[in-house]
Amino acid sequence: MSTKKTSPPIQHQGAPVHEPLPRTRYKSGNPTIRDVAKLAGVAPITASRALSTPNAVSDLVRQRVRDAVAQIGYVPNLLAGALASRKSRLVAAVVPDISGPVFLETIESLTNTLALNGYQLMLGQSGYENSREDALLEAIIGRRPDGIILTGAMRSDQAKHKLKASGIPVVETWDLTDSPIDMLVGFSHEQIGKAVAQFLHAKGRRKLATISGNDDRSRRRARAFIQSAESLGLGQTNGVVPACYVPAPTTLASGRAGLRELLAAAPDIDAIFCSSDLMALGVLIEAQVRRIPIPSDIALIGFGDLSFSRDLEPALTSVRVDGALIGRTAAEFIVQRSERQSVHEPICNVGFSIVERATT
Amino acid sequence: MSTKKTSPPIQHQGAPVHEPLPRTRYKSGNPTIRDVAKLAGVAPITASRALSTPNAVSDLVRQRVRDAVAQIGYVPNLLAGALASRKSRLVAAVVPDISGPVFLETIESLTNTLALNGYQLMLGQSGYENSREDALLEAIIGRRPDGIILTGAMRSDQAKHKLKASGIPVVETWDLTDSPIDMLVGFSHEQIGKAVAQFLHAKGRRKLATISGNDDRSRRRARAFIQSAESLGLGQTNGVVPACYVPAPTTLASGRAGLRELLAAAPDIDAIFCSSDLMALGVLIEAQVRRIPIPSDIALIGFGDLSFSRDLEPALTSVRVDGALIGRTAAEFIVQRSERQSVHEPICNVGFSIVERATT
DNA sequence: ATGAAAGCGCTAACAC
DNA sequence: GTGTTAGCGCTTTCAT
Repeated sequence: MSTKKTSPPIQHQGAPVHEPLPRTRYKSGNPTIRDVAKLAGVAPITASRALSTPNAVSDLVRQRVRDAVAQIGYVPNLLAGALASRKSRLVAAVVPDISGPVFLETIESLTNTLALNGYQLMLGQSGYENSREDALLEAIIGRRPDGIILTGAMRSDQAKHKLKASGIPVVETWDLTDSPIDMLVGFSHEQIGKAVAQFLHAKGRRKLATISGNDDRSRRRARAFIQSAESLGLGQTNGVVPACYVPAPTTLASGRAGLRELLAAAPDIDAIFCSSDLMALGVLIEAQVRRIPIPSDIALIGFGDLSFSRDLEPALTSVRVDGALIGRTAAEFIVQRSERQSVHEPICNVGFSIVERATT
Repeated sequence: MSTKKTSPPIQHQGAPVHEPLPRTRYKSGNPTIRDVAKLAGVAPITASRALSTPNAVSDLVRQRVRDAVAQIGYVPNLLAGALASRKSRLVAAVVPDISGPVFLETIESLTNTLALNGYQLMLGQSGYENSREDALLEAIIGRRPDGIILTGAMRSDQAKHKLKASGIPVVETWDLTDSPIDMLVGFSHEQIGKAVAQFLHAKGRRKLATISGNDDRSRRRARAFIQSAESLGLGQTNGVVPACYVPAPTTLASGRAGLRELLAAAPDIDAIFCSSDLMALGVLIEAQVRRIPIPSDIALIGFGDLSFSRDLEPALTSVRVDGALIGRTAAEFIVQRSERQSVHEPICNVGFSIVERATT
C-alpha cells in the first residue's frame, strides 16, 4: 500500500506544507505563477524571470518553467503585473466617432504596430460633443495606460489639464497645434486648404466652391481654401467663394444635397472642394443625375483618398494623408517613451499630397 | 506653543504612527486612496466605499471624501481595483480587420453601450489568417477582461479551447453556429443566400450570378445562394450559377473586376448578388461605363446596407443586418453575465431583411 | 456606518 | 543564477 490517501500525507521536507491554516480567503481559481513555480520546483520570482527575461535564467529552469506553464495552462495575469511594474502595456486611443472612415487606417496601423510590440489598444469614442470627454478620460486614465493617442477630440481645457496632470504620454494626431499637450503627429489643415485652392487655380478653374463638414478641422481646411481662393480672385462676381456646411460626420447624401445647394446659389461654379471623399462621391452621383459633366463643367476634389476613390468613374482626385503612417508613428512614439528612451523629436509633420485623377 | 514641529509629534493613540521605518521602496507618485482618506480624515476603506458605494457611508463622509478627491485630483487606479475585486470592467472585441466597414456599426454601438455601463473596450485585430490568433488571445485573456466578443475570428480549436478554459464570458457574433463557445448573437448566412435567390426569382430574374469575398461567411452565403438558385433552375443552360470569388476584404475594384469576369463567362446573366455593398457599387460603376442599364438588364443586390447605399443612383437593394443591434445585445449579454445575473437566453438571432430599392 | 487586517498575483529591490 | 522580502493600490472579509 502507498501513502496515497485523501488526507494530507506526512511530509519529509522541513517546511510545513499546510497553508498558514485558517487563511483561505478569496481566490480567482486561475493558476498563478506560484502554481507554475511549485510545479517547476523553483521560486515564484524565478518562474517570473523565466517568462519575462528568459536570458536571466538557466536553460534547465527555463525549460522546466515552460513545461509547467503548458501543463497547467497558465496565462499570466497582466493586471497584477502592471500593478507591480507600473507598465500596463495598454494604450488608449480616442476618436470622435469610429464610423467616420477617415481614422480607420490610423486605428488599424496603430493596433498592429502596438501588437507587434506587445501592447494592446483600448478604444474610446468621445462623440462630437464635449459632454462625454470627462468621464471617458477618467475611465482611461484610471487604467494607467502607457500612452494616450488623441485624434482631434479633447478640446476642453479641463481635459487637457487632466491629461497633463496624469503624467501619461500623450500623442495628438491628425493636426498640428501650437500648444501641444505632449507629442504630435499630424499635418496642417490650413496648408491643405491653401494648396487645393492653388491647385484648382493652376488647373484653370476660376469659380471655386466648397462643401465642408462642420467639425473644427474640416472648417479650418475650408476657411483656408476660401481665403486663398478669394485672394486669387476665384470667387463669384462679388468676390465671395460659395460654401456649404453640413453636419459631421459627412455622408454621401450630404454631398448630393450640397451640390444642389451650391448650384441653386451659384450656377456658374466650375470646381468644388469636398471635405471628404464620401461627399465627393455624392457630388459625382448628383452631377451624373443632372447630366453635369465632370470634370469638364465642374472639377471635383475630395479629402481622405479612401481606397475606393481611385476606382470611381471618373476616378476621384483627392487630398491624401497617410493615415497608416500617422498610426505607426504615434505608436512608435508611445513605445519609445514607455521604454524610457526619450523621443528624439516628438513632433512629426506627415504632410499630405494631392493625388490627381480624372475629376480635375 | 504647540506640538507642531517637523519631527513627528508624540501620539496619544495606541498605534505607532511611524511607517515601519526604513521601508520606502517603489511608488508611482500618483495620489492613492490613502492620500484621499488621510485628507478626509477617514480610513482608506471608508474612502473607497464613499466612491464605489456612496449609499453605504454618511452624507458627511461622502462629501468630505469627494472634496478631497477634487482637491488632490485623485483618479482611482482601476488596475489595482480590478486585481482586488476580480472585475476589470474591460471587454475585449476581436475583429478580423477593422477597415472592413461591415463591423463598424457593431463596434460603435458596442463601445457606446459598454461605456454607458462603465466598461471600456479593448480592440484586437486577428487578421484573416489564423497565425496571430494565439498571441492575441493570450494578450487578451491575460488582461482578465469581463467578457470577450468575437466577430467571426477564432476558428482554431486550440483557440476555442483556451477561451473555454479561461472561464471568461464569450459572445460570438455575426453568425449562428451549432456549437457555440458560450453566447451567440447573429443570424444565418445560409438563410440569407436562400432568401436572396428566392427574392430575385420572385422579381422575375432567371439567370443569376454572384460575386463573393472568399472569407468563410461570404462563401457560405454564396453557397446557399447558388444551391437555391440552381434548384430553382436559375442557372445557365448547363444548370450552373456563375460565381466569382475575390479576396477578402472586398473592395470597389473587386466589384468592377467581378462584373467583367462574369460577363466574359456568361453574357446573359440578369441578376447579381454581391457579398458587400462596396462591391455592388463597383458593379454599378462598371455597368455604367459599359452602358449596361441597371436594373433593366441586370438586377443588383448587395450585402451590409451601408449608409451610402440608399443614396446611390440607382439606389442599391441590399441585405440589411442590424449591426448596431448586434453590438448592443452582445454588450448587454456581457454586462448581465458579469453582474452575476445569468443571461436568460444567451442565443439571439437578430435576423436580416432585404431592403428593396431601385437596383432590383 | 466605520475600521483593521489580509490578501488579489505579480515584480522591484536587495541579498547570497 | 536564484531566492527572500516587501510591496504595487485597491477591495474583501470580518469585527465593531
